[in-house]
Amino acid sequence: MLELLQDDGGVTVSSEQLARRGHTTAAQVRKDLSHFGSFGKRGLGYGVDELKDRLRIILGLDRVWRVILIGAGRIGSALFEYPDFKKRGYDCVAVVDSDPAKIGQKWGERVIRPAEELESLIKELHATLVILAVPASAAQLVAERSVNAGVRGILNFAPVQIQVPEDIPVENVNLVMELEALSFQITRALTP
Amino acid sequence: MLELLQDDGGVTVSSEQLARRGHTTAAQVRKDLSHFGSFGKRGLGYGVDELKDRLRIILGLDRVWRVILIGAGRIGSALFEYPDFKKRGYDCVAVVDSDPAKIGQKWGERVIRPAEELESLIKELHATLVILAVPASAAQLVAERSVNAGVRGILNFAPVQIQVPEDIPVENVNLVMELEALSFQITRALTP
DNA sequence: ACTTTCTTGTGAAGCTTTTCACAAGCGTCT
DNA sequence: AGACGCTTGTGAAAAGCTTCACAAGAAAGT
Repeated sequence: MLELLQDDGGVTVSSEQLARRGHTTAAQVRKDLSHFGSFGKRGLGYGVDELKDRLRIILGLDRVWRVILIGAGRIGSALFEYPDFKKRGYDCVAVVDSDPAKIGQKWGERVIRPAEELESLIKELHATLVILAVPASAAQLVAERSVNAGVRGILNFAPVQIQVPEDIPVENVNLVMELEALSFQITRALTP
Repeated sequence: MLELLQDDGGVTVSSEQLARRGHTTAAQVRKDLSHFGSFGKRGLGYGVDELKDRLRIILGLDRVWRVILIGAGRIGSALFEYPDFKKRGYDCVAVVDSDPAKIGQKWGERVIRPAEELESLIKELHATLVILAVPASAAQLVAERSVNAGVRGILNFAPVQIQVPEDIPVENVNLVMELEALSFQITRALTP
């Protein structure tokens, strides 16, 4: 949002404006930001540039995060080509897959590596994050191997809850479940 | 989870078991289910088959939902090929795109239709949901057109908050934001 | 038939999040 | 310099969510 405001030449923005764009309330915006400090100017609002820079630091986006993509299927390919990815400071340093037909293929500058090399790649390339784009049946094992090799966070596209030590954050993206959430809300509105 | 339990031959399951698999607590599972009724048997747990069927009805999954995919890019393609999709009762009845080079291409049994036909396709095919897999700049307009043509829910992959009437549910999937959530949690753990 | 062992469903307590409401601060205009 | 219009930051109140803890019910063994 702040980047869009920058492009539009906005210099300051109020909590009210941010709330309207973000589907929330002004008080919520102010309270949330206040947890991390005091970024605004009374009577004026927040400086767009300043707020963006400060949030980047809070979110840990002031460095490049090295990511390994596990699974070179459809979802993996969509992610790999996603342009915002690199732009936002995520560098996909390797792609691995277990399918011999895929190993050795070139994706941009990267060559798909065999799944056995996962641990050594994580260590050698100092990868901090992995993206799990593998079938549900393989997810738990691959997650464990990644954590044991030193990965610090997991973005999981497999439709299972993976079990890892609790100091390793996991974010889940489950496409079918998102659709089911819509189905539920529509159904509920029809039968109150 | 219940389907996995079925495959493993499980007949009943306790709130405690569900909680462990789902990263939550037994009390939470029971309280959540109790909002919709009383499905379990004291001393025994929940019948796997029965609970699954009841949840399917609550979630509105006891019918086929007709979906139109808007945007035939990488993400659209990954979604279209996603096998669980149809299996879970979501039928992709049309694919549209605005790129003349893509229009007319065949994806499985579907032919990519021009974006101008969006409204007529929604009406003729009685689509209830749309999946928005278009660039951020196009998302708002396409969302409005879809809602005006009668769509009841939106799954939005564009990295913007779209504004639609509040009785139309929107679920957002933002891949970069998921990675940023991981970055934040890792950063926060390092600097307490 | 009675006891034991489980596990649900649920008020009540405890905790967290959101909203309210307003003093304090900043810039502008007269 | 003083009054005015805005908007932040924040205690306090309200609302919402999670956990606790236990009565009540169901099966299995004695």
